[in-house]
Amino acid sequence: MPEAWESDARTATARPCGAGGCDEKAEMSTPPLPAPTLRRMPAYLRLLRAWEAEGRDTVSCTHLAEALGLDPTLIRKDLQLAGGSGRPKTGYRLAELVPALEAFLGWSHPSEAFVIGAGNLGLALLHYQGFAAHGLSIVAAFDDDARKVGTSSLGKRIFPLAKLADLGQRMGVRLGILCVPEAAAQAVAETCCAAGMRGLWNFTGARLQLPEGTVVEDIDLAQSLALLSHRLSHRQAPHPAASPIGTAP
Amino acid sequence: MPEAWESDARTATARPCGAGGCDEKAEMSTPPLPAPTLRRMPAYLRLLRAWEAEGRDTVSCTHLAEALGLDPTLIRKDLQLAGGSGRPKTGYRLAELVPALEAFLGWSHPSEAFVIGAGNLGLALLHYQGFAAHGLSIVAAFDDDARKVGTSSLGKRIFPLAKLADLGQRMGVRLGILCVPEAAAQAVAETCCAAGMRGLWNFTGARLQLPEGTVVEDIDLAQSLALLSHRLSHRQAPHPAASPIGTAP
DNA sequence: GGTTAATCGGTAATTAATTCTCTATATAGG
DNA sequence: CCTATATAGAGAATTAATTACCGATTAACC
Ligand SMILES: NC(=O)c1ccc[n+]([C@@H]2O[C@H](COP(=O)([O-])OP(=O)(O)OC[C@H]3O[C@@H](n4cnc5c(N)ncnc54)[C@H](O)[C@@H]3O)[C@@H](O)[C@H]2O)c1
Ligand SMILES: NC(=O)c1ccc[n+]([C@@H]2O[C@H](COP(=O)([O-])OP(=O)(O)OC[C@H]3O[C@@H](n4cnc5c(N)ncnc54)[C@H](O)[C@@H]3O)[C@@H](O)[C@H]2O)c1
Repeated sequence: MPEAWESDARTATARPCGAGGCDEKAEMSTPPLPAPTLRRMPAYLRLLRAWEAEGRDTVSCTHLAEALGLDPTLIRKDLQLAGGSGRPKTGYRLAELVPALEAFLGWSHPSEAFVIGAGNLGLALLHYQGFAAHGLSIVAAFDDDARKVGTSSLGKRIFPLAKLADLGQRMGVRLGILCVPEAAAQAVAETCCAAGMRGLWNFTGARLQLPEGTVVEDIDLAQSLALLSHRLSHRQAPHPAASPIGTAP
Repeated sequence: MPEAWESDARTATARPCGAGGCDEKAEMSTPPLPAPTLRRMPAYLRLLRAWEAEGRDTVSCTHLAEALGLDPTLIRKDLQLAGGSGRPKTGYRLAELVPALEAFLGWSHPSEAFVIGAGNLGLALLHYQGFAAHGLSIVAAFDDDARKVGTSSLGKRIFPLAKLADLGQRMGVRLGILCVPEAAAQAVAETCCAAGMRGLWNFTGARLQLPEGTVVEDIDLAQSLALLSHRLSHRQAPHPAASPIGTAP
């Protein structure tokens, strides 16, 4: 019964501060909440939404745990950190838990984002319909290749890179999705920051060095591939525990 | 100086067995080596290759640690697990460390893979030139939409899904890259297994249930997005430690 | 209404992962 | 040839994360 909960990403910021349960008590430096917890959230939310759509109105950690192949206690702790609250015997009310998780993740209303680099990957992301469910709305793409520019494909527009700063500031877009070649990544990232963006989703392999306060999340397929190919060639289990069940993320 | 080393993926298998240092001692159930270690490997390898290309012939953990913003002892342990061996004062010989890491990851000679689902994402992966450096060679794509089939774009062919089993077995392809809609994922995954594939790189959000021994690696953008958007909306640091430097993955 | 069964919420124990400390060694410089 | 030094390597200590445990609470059932 194998399963693990790991992830190909690096997040970086500067100012520790209010966490999930950052309530009134105004405690200095709330403990930065564990990344593994955050990574499990989408799986919970996904399942909860599906069950809510089916008409259920409460759910227990036990049910979630069974469906996801995780430990119930782990889920309970996660939901607590996310601000959820349940009642004995019945569990959590979906009608309050789902919005709580969405708010916790910042998915209550979609963030607008720009894609930078309208190549293979950039266009795939630009055209992907599934981000709406994850609080993301890609509003435009940018590229420095004149041949890519202007092409309005599937209703999304591709602008010249030079317009990034202007449009970014005018539209108040705070999230940039980097899909440029790796060599250009650092420079483009700096442009994004200068344009007022506070978060970068970095699909290039580059390690970015940016001003404090900028949140960077790297998607590194090489990391994932390392696990896959190592285990494929060594025929090895990841953990002596856990199991893949249910649906999720 | 923030940085973290986490990742959006789940790996699953069945038979624990020989790990990296699975040498002669034939110990029952070698400890399955830590996923975090595996995930750091590509970063090491990348940097080592670059330095080797620059003409360096030895490297120390200290150098790597500086370039990557990690702890030197951590790197030392990782390299040990990967089968590397160094010498005091000089460090590791690139000429032996690089091949050792490649062998460890199973990247010594490329694995052939099929992409299933020639949509936005599937085609982006199919056309990506960068996988060669990571021991991966995508040789063809499959789709059940007749309009996608046959199109030989950039020299890669797209076959009807029905040919998957036949071609997979004839070519001995052991790796499948799932880029179909989530609803189709489980069925397609089973087809892949039936076609003799032992590893699946799963880009759909689905949680797959497959026969023991199949290695599954999930790429779940929602997980990564959760970290990004939560931290963006709560302006929070991931750890009170670490820093992004160097180049990597 | 009392009883039972299921669940949350908090605390403690376990386990995994990272960081620290120390020793031995091989190399470079004198 | 000898010394000073940077480094690997092994193990201990720390830290983070997961899992186990225990009481309190609430709904359902008799
Ligand atoms: N395609 C994949 O499957 C895949 C997989 C893993 C990682 N990546 C990474 O994603 C990035 C993009 O990959 P891709 O396959 O889409 O490459 P691509 O070459 O298809 O696209 C890159 C795009 O960026 C544009 N560009 C180049 N320099 C630019 C600049 N300075 N400013 C703005 N735009 C610029 C190019 O015109 C091009 O349209 C790369 O870093 C790659 O390593 C891609
Ligand atoms: N595109 C992205 O940026 C992105 C991002 C995150 C996740 N994903 C996931 O990747 C998967 C593919 O996304 P996409 O944007 O490429 O979708 P898409 O609709 O563009 O492509 C899906 C392709 O799969 C084919 N297909 C459908 N059913 C099939 C079946 N049973 N057998 C074989 N082929 C079949 C379709 O014909 C289509 O060509 C989805 O699960 C999606 O959630 C995509």
